[in-house]
Parts: sequence; structure tokens; C-alpha cells
Amino acid sequence: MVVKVKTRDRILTTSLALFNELGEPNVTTLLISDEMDISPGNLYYHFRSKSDIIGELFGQYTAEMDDLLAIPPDVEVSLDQLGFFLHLLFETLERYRFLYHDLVNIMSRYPDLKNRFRKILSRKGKGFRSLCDSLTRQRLMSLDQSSLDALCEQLTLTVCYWESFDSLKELGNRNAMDPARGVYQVFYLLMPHLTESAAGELTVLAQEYRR
Amino acid sequence: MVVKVKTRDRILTTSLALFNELGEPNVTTLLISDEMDISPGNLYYHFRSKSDIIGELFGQYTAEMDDLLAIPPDVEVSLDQLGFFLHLLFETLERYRFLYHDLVNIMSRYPDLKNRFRKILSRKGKGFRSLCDSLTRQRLMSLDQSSLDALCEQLTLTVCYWESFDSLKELGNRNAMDPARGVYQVFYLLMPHLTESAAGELTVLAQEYRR
DNA sequence: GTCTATATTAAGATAGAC
DNA sequence: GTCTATCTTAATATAGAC
Repeated sequence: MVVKVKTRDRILTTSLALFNELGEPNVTTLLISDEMDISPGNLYYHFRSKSDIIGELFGQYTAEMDDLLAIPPDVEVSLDQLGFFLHLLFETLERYRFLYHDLVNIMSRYPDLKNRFRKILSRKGKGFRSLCDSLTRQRLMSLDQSSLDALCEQLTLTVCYWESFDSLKELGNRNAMDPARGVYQVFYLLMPHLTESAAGELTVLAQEYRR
Repeated sequence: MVVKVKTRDRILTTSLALFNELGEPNVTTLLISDEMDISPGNLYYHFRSKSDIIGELFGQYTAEMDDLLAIPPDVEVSLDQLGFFLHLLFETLERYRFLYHDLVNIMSRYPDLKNRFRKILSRKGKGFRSLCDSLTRQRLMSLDQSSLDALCEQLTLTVCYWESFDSLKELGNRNAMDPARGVYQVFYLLMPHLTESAAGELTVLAQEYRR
């Protein structure tokens, strides 16, 4: 049975694809409607403005991230599970990568995104804190307070900007945009803080993510 | 004696200031000329296009970075000198921060910047490699090949995006945009790879950069 | 819900006088 | 070298018919 996808939803998925591919500022409402073979007027029937489309996509991004980052403070994660979590995280960030590609521009044109961006940033930091706490409880990791703060900061920065950095470095390469490369990088960020046996285990695991 | 600064140079410094403050896409040629109290026509007498202004500013950025990153492969740096170098590096990156704030947008509209961006990126990586090699020769640091690669990658990513990340986190805070914060962060990236005594020394040094 | 046609605005850039 | 006036282009958004 063929299900007709609602035009409103098609606008969102088409916009997201174009934003990621060409950069949000380079995507006009006309281009979106052209790509979908609908009229520009029709697009404006479903969304009052381009910023409404962006706001809704940002809402989707936030919802998915909140879901991922809802880490119970008392959970114990294995290194395997950590890798899986990171993979999902990078995969989600890649699907909404346009947001971080022109951050200042987007925030200045849609000012209410500023606070929403900061909120999700602090949530990432707290998520990493929970994970590090778990590793510490399991005696896989041992860190003083300052180092732990700096590490969580570093982890947050890295997940936010890894995709931008990697795609700049690999401009046009086929192995670009593989979430595994991000996971590998984060593993090496954690490695030096782990106990010897945990570090050994993580080194082996890292090979699976190497590309 | 009052020296009249050439209009052409004033255009560059005014543009740079406005780009950094408001984001390049939000700065029109009219705004630049307004700010300088010259006519838009005059601006176009000195520069054929807005992209020429950006190209020239990028040239300045590249020249300054090349200067900084010209690290002789056999030099031995102390941890003090390393801190000084990092401070200069972050200071320069902050003066041209607009470039990284809307990277994809800027690269798509001025396509010849793409390769110039990649070149400067690889030069940063090589600079960090030289510094790590020096620390290794002095037996302050010891790392296997994979870890060294990942560390240099991480250092490069961090210097490129630290300012963006920090200003997003500190939106509107007064302690935002202090190069010292970046130095502190990079110190903590190196710390776990140093020998015990070097790590101790760096911890002390880091306090001077803490804000 | 969807279309075509058009209004509005603003940016980058040029022409020609002084 | 600098000005004023204007051209050109293109993007967001609306009006009104179907």
C-alpha cells in the first residue's frame, strides 16, 4: 500500500537534506520547492517563513539529542556500550550538521536559537559527566577534579565540531562523514585517563572503528 | 605628527572588526562604508568586490599563521615557551575569528578559500607535530604512533574551534574571548601524556592561565 | 492544498560628476 | 580619491484564482 507522505513532512526532510548538502544560507525557499516539484506558494502555505522550517528542524534535533543524552546518573556503562552510544551521537550530529556549519550566521538570523543551543550544549556536558562518573565508579578511570572538568569540556567541544573539522580535512574524500571516525577520536581522548587494562581493551575496540 | 591612514587599510581593519562582531554575512558593503564615513562608491574604488576584501584578510591571516607555525624541526621548546606560543596562536585566531564562525558559508561563496583553508589546517597539524617531537626528545612526553597522530589531530581541532565553542558557552560573559582559556584547555590535553614531573610543572603553569 | 503572478526589500556593484 | 545616484539581481513573502 502506497502511503502519501504529507507535504509538510516532505518540506522538512527536503530542507534538511539541502541544508546539509549546500549550507543553509545557500538554500532558498524557491530551491526547496523546486526540488520537491511544488510551488513556492505551497511551501508558504505550510510554513509561514523559512525560519519556521529551521526552528522545527532544530526542535527535531533537540528531541533526538535529549533522548540520547538522558543518561541515568547511576547506570554502569561498559566500554562497548560507550562506543555504541558515541556512534549514535555522531550519527545524529551528522544528520543535523548544517546547524554547526554556520553557527553564528544561523544564530544571528534566528535569535531564539541562541538559548536553545546553549541548553543542548550544557546537556552534552552533563551527559559526558555521567559517563565519566560511571567509568570512575567501575575503577576504569581515575581523575582529579580539574582534569575531569577539562575532559568533559573537551569531549563536548569535540562532538560538536568533529564533523566540521573532519569534512574540512577530507574535502571530497569518500571516507569523509563516517561516524566511526569520530568515535575513534573520542576513544583516544579517553585512553590516557584509563587504567592500564581498560586502556588495552579500548585500544582493541578502537581498531574496529578505525577507517 | 598625525599620519593619515590610507583608506584601503582602513577598509580592511573596519571590515575585520565588523566581520568579527556581527558575522561576515551580516556585514554589507554599505555598513562598512557607513561605519567609516565614506561612500559605498569609494569602497568599490579600492576593492572590486566584497570577496576581494575577504580574500585579502584571509591572506593576512595566512601570513600571520605561517609566521607563527614556522617551527624549526630541531628546536627544543620549554613548557613556558609552549604556553607563550599557544597564547599567540589563540590571540591570532581570535583576531580572525569570523572565518571559523561561518566556515561552510564563507567557503561556498568564495570557493578559492577552500584549498587555502586546508593548507593552513595541515600546517597547524605539522606545527603541533614538531612541538610534540621536541617534548618527546626531551623525554617530557612518551607516546606511541597512533596516540601521537590522534593527539595532533585533537590539538588542531581544538585551536580551530575553541573560540567558537567558548563564545557559544559564555554568550555575553565578560571572561569570554580570553586567549588564556584556550591555553589552559590545551595544557590539559597534553597533561596526561607527560612524565610525572613535567605534568606537575604544567599543572602549576596552567594555574597562571586559569580564569 | 496547490497553483501562478507579483509585491517588497535589500544586497552587490557600476556610472559619471567633482 | 571621493561623491551621489542608480542599475541589477535575487531572496522572502503575499494575493488571489482554482
